[in-house]
Amino acid sequence: MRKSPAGALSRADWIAGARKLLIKSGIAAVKVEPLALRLKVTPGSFYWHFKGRDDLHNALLDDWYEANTASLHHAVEAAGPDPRRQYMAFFGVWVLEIGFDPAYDSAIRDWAKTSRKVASRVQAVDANVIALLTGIFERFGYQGLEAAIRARITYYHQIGYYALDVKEEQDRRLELGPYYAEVLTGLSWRQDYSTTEDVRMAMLAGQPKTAA
Amino acid sequence: MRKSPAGALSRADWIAGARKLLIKSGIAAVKVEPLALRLKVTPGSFYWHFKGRDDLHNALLDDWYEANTASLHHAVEAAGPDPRRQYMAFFGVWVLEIGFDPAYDSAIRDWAKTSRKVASRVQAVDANVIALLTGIFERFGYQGLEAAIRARITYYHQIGYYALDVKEEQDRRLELGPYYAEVLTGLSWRQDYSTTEDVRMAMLAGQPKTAA
DNA sequence: CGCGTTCCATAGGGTACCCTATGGTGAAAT
DNA sequence: ATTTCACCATAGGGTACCCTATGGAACGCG
Repeated sequence: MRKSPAGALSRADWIAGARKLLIKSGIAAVKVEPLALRLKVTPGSFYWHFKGRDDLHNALLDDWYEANTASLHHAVEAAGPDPRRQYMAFFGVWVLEIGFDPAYDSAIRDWAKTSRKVASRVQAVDANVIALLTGIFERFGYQGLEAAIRARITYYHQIGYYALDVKEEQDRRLELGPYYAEVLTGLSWRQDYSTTEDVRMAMLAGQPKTAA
Repeated sequence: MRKSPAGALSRADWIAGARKLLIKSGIAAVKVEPLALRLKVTPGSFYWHFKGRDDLHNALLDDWYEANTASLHHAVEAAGPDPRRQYMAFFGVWVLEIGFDPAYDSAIRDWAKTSRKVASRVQAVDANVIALLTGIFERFGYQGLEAAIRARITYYHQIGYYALDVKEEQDRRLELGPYYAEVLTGLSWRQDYSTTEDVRMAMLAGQPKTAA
């Protein structure tokens, strides 16, 4: 295992460049010649790191899976058994964007529309997250279908929010947080979380230590 | 104004073909040579109907705007002043897919991610529909921010539902309708709409006459 | 130093696509 | 019947991209 030459590109560098291209212009724009141009090397170099375009696409999908799916599970685990803390930790990942890139997520979902393989991969992740949410609502006291419905509204709502590419300040989202929470959980939140700082602290409290 | 030769393609035929391609494979796949191949003519023909690829893309956007945005407004208007009827009419368009194609809508939104022009067009439509929903929730008795929040959850949730490309039978959606309605409106629905047929009738009741 | 490994450059064949130019065909108008 | 118009075919130049083949520079190792 020799060391790489200084200033040399790694496979990860190519994937990072591909991710930027994917987010900005969609999977169809993730092409090797434009990508090589961005990285200031020639296309010939690409084929040392990857077998071909498909190989890069697969690597991208793995990268997304690692980067964007673990955050939600970790946050909920770190929040302890209280569903209020779990709920806040969950939304903290989305709102504070800790280890989670909405644009990346959204771009992958667009890609899934034109690729069976990507679609099944994404659907598995979705089912997983909805199950996680359903558990939280069950701990709030909702049973069976009602917990599932609330989980789905919560999840679909957030995916739609990203799909519409809503531009909102983080403070505004923190401010609206308790309003959303009251509708989604059917419980009272606005008294306990009356300032944006209350909300932010509650979201951060549920995050794993690394984010502190 | 001479008549077209029999069996000849019109501009609308090209747009219809482009729509199918867009839905199936995204805007990047709406190319003139593959499209001509599908329509069993040569690319030369395309350039009689359109100035170029951009011209076709603009025509596509206009087509979506006409086809997919009017339905919601019409349904609510036809439902009369009762917010319950309005709500049901609104969901009727989405669930029964009357004059509304979710896949088309979703594909346009994907396109909006890579095009400023399309994005601003879509955002205007979204703001419009959210305003329509906010009015319904205000007539339910919610005021100011709370009506707006409920409208947004309702709308984002549905967009997310389409973005995730959830596969569900229409009967299942009708069955779940009252459950969603209770969370979204904070009111009781399940007693009045206990069967899928109750829901379907309520949704159809709000549709303009042409759908009956 | 000489050698192998790693990464990149150069060169080029093949394909897909955009668009133009020009000519052809059938139906409608005169 | 001839002309005119609407629509399409043919041919081809130009560009972007995919991928292969091969050589070369930098670096670590014996």
